[in-house]
Amino acid sequence: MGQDKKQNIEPGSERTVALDRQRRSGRRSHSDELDGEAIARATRHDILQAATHEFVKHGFEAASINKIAAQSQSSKRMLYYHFESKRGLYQAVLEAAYERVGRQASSRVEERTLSPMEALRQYAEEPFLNFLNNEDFVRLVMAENLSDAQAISESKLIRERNILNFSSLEKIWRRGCADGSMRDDIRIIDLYFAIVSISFHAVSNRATLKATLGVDMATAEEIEHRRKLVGDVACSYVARTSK
Amino acid sequence: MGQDKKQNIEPGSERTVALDRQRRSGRRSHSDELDGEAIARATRHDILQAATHEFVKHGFEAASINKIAAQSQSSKRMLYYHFESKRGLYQAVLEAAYERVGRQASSRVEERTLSPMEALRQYAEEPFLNFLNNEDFVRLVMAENLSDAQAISESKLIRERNILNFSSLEKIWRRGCADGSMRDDIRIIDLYFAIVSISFHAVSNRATLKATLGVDMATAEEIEHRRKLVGDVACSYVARTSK
DNA sequence: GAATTAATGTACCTAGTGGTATATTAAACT
DNA sequence: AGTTTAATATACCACTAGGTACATTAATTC
Repeated sequence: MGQDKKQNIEPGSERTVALDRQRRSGRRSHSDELDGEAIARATRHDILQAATHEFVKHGFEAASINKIAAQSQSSKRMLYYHFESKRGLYQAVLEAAYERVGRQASSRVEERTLSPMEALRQYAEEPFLNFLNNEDFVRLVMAENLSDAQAISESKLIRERNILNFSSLEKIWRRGCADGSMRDDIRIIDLYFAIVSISFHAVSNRATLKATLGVDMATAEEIEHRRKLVGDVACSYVARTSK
Repeated sequence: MGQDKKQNIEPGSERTVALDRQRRSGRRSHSDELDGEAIARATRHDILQAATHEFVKHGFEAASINKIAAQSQSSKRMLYYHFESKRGLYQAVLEAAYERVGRQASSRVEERTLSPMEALRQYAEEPFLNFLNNEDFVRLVMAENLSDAQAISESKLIRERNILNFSSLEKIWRRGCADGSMRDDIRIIDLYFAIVSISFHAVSNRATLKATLGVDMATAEEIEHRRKLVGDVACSYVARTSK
């Protein structure tokens, strides 16, 4: 008998019931309302979901293809059929995560109605909330950094997409300089860097912060507090000093 | 024949020549000047070094015991003899790393001679330089966060040691409040958090920052710039505003 | 209706995994 | 001198890794 464990496909379990319906004995039949493409898409999506879970938890190397296959409604064979290799699957997971957070990050700060300082505060809070709501993404980025961003470097899709829109931050800053509330002797990238660092760190290093300092960043109060902190830091850094 | 590859022990290679001298055909002899304890210590150190390298590169799960043994001057058997298990070895690596960075971080800011603001700037630059000089440590902490700080939570040694000395930061802040240069409506932990976030991020996310934004944080100019940034952010955040 | 093609299941492969059993050497102790 | 003990080498184990060969099913195309 084979070494790979038989997969425990229970019909009607958890996810994608519609998909299961198509799959009587693993093949699709004419009378069903979903066509082949839709099924293939559902299968891909299903595998991607299981893979995301596994890669987020263990990183690329330590993640197990066998476990991903077992946790999906599909099989290892299908995984390779759709994604070619472990690396290919990982790349797809990574790009999907960047897509997701990129879509949410389309910051629509009301630049006109707010004062520059208030607009900056609003801008600064966005990455914070975004990272908080996309912990999977944060963990994938951490894993990428541990492997020197190999996969990201190979992805055109990711390289060409900037998560935060610089131009909007720059506009706010220029307005602030014009009305005298902000310094003009800074680099915007430094401001951006400070905002992102604090926002990212609050999510990425939650575990060690709790283990070493005893601070739990996941409580509602602490989250509110950190959100305010990011804004405070950003605003005080760019504020024109009195003297 | 066994599955484990025969280890290629070349006498007189690279490291610990003194140790190699002891090890003719793998056993120590009476006429040598190092006693058993010293040899054991050297062996432990040698294994720890190879293990650090491997764990930093791959994280706990993906690191290979076989490769660690092969890269050390010792053997897998000795590894288990001295460290009991993969986990035990990892724990030892982690604690050694915390020890190392902790020793360097004994911040001796000249609290008396400097103004509070200047003392704060000097204090803020320390974790930055410390992380920069201990990239291994940073990567181990990242890996720990990815696995929810399992190992750190289990280590008394690490839990009981605070890397940065809070009290010194608090002293500076109190002096600043007293002489009117600093605000008193902040929490020191927020100040600490901002400093550490920016410092850590500059090292931990270097790879993705380069891949996505094209910024190389490793150049001398950029390092100098970031160092100044940490100080600027910390100082402007605590500075009493004029109005 | 025959041939083709996309999609799937089953069994299997080799290499490597963490960990151990057993034997052996030499120093330390009595 | 004989016994014990710390330190080391070799060979091995059961299991899992990523990946593939081959057969099979059903829909599509000619």
